[in-house]
Amino acid sequence: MATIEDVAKLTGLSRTTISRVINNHPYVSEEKRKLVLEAMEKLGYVPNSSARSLRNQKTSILALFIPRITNPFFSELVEATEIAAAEHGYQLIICQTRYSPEKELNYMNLLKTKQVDGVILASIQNEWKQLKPFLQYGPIVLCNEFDDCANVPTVRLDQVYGGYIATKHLLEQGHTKIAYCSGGYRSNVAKSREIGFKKALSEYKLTFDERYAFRDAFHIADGKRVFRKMMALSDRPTAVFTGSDEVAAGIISEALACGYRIPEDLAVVGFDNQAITELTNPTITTVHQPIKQMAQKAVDIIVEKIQTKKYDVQEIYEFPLQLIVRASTVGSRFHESEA
Amino acid sequence: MATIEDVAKLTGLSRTTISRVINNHPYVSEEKRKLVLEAMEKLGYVPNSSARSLRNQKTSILALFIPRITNPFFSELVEATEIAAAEHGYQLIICQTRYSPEKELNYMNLLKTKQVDGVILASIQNEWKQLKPFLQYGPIVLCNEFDDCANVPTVRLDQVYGGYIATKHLLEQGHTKIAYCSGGYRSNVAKSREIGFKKALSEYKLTFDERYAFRDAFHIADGKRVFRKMMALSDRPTAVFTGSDEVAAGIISEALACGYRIPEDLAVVGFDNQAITELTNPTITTVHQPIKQMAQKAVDIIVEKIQTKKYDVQEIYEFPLQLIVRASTVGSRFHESEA
DNA sequence: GAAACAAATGAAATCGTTTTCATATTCATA
DNA sequence: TATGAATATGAAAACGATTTCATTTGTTTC
Repeated sequence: MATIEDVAKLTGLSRTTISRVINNHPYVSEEKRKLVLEAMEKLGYVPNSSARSLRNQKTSILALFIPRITNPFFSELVEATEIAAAEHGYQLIICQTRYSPEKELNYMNLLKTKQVDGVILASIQNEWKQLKPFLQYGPIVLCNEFDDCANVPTVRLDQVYGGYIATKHLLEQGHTKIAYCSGGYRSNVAKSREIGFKKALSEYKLTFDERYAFRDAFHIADGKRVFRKMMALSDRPTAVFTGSDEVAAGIISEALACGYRIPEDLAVVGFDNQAITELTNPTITTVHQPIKQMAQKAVDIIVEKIQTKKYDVQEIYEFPLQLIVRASTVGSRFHESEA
Repeated sequence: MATIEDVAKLTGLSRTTISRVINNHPYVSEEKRKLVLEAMEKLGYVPNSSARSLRNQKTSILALFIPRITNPFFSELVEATEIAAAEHGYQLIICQTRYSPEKELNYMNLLKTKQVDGVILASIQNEWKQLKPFLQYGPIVLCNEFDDCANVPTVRLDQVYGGYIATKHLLEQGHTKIAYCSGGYRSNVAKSREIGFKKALSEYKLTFDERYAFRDAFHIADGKRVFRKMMALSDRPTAVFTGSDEVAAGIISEALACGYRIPEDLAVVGFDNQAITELTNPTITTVHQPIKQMAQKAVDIIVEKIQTKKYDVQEIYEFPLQLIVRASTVGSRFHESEA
């Protein structure tokens, strides 16, 4: 394993000059530069990153916190974040909190021990006051998830609007009994969607019916379960808003299996615009989230914060959501996504 | 940012003793140990990982190479690998090669620069002779993907058998014109499945028809495209083997949209046993892959190799695959997964 | 009571870089 | 032809830990 010292010896130069060549500093003669590059090539020399990290006080690694990566929303977020990070010369460490506050706090030590230069939180499992102390060790940027108390940059989507347009769409189809279905008790994303949901209802002079609320639906199986629960109600809803396409797909799957028609017996709207929305029959009306842009922005911001070293600024960057109308809400007549 | 020196000063002890406390060395009196722990607490001291990495020549980070994480097979693999790595005290860096040999080689430098202690390759984009030189810098373990030339530990699934049982199942249903559909030209996984496919055919005295082969199918859209191509053939196949549930779902979706019946007009078998296989109508017959076990084993192996420092040993660990029979191949009669 | 050994501690070297500071040379300018 | 600036180079300190080696003290053992 060749070190900078070996290159220095081979060329008869000092470590300093070798370092200058590596870092493209000026004030190295063309002659010596060539000599050094040849020696590096010959020795197969490459700078040791731990040594650079120690000396430069920077690892070029970012940590991305997510609950679990098998949720397609988060895998898309990871994909986009990794690509954006690579563009800036950063590696990405994945931290799956699995919805555990302890795991989250534990992973936070990556910042304290300087193993990463910054943390992107796409999921929050602790109170902000638990996380805030880590801000003294490096930047934290919220991405997708958010917290009003958090005095850090936040890149997010307009979830209130998302809940609103999806619900309004159902109301426009004439529905008055609309169930609400979401996942993540702790999540402000879910809370915001609920606000948008209620806002749409109230514009139509309807009140929120707590019997129609299911706040523990994450997966396909949850969707199936929720469907059965809804059908067990005395006064059944005719439409349902869900916080994820998987749950929507689960509801549709179970409904069809039970002999119900979608959307005639139950209109279903999903969230995320995942691939399955075009696979099911009927296809699923959903809300598209600009994940790539959000991830790109989050990385841009955190890279900037790492440079400027100002971590405790509350800046909010919000991206819009878009309703995609498909067959699960509008029957067999011709339909198309909104512009 | 407190350093070990600060703790030493505060306690009036030497750095050596502080280090001993951190690393649970014997030969520290209980009295001093307490003193040190208190001081560490008071200063909020935590060891700097770059310094430790440099001194210990080990980063406690693993790199996992995958083509892209949004493929559910790979997100499941990442999930399992991250969890297994965490159990061993390792962090996981995600490297998405996006099927590019250049990106792959570039990420390989993580090993050379000592930014990671080892590399798990779940995808291979280069010839082994391109990758082999990196073995002098640290362990490489193949996981899922494999290469007969590679003199490294390999954890894989019996893909020949996978292709075989899926195809045999179609043959047992009476099909004789079976199309073959896969992704990844370079992949030995795909090649193995093709061998299994052919083996099953030959047992039924059938020959492989190259007109029925589609080797560029990765996604849902590819499935749709492949379906149209198949239907454009003069002598249409009555069944199709696919290398991924997404492709199978795409084929089914397009088939239904064109008015065909599944499995009556076309029997479809997928691969991976992803969630969508139970969402589509009909549900999809597929091959289950024990991803968790494979990931766990790969991590166990690489951790061991890091310790023993013997990297160039060709050991093969193979896990079995399992056929899951669903509605896309056996019509409406009652069916169940094989035991 | 001396020799041998175990327990507890610290000084200094080490890991492999980058940076500061000093020095030497060349070159243009007044 | 001094003078100051620009260019080119190196010695040594620094980053923050761990480890080797030495030293001191206390405890057995013959």
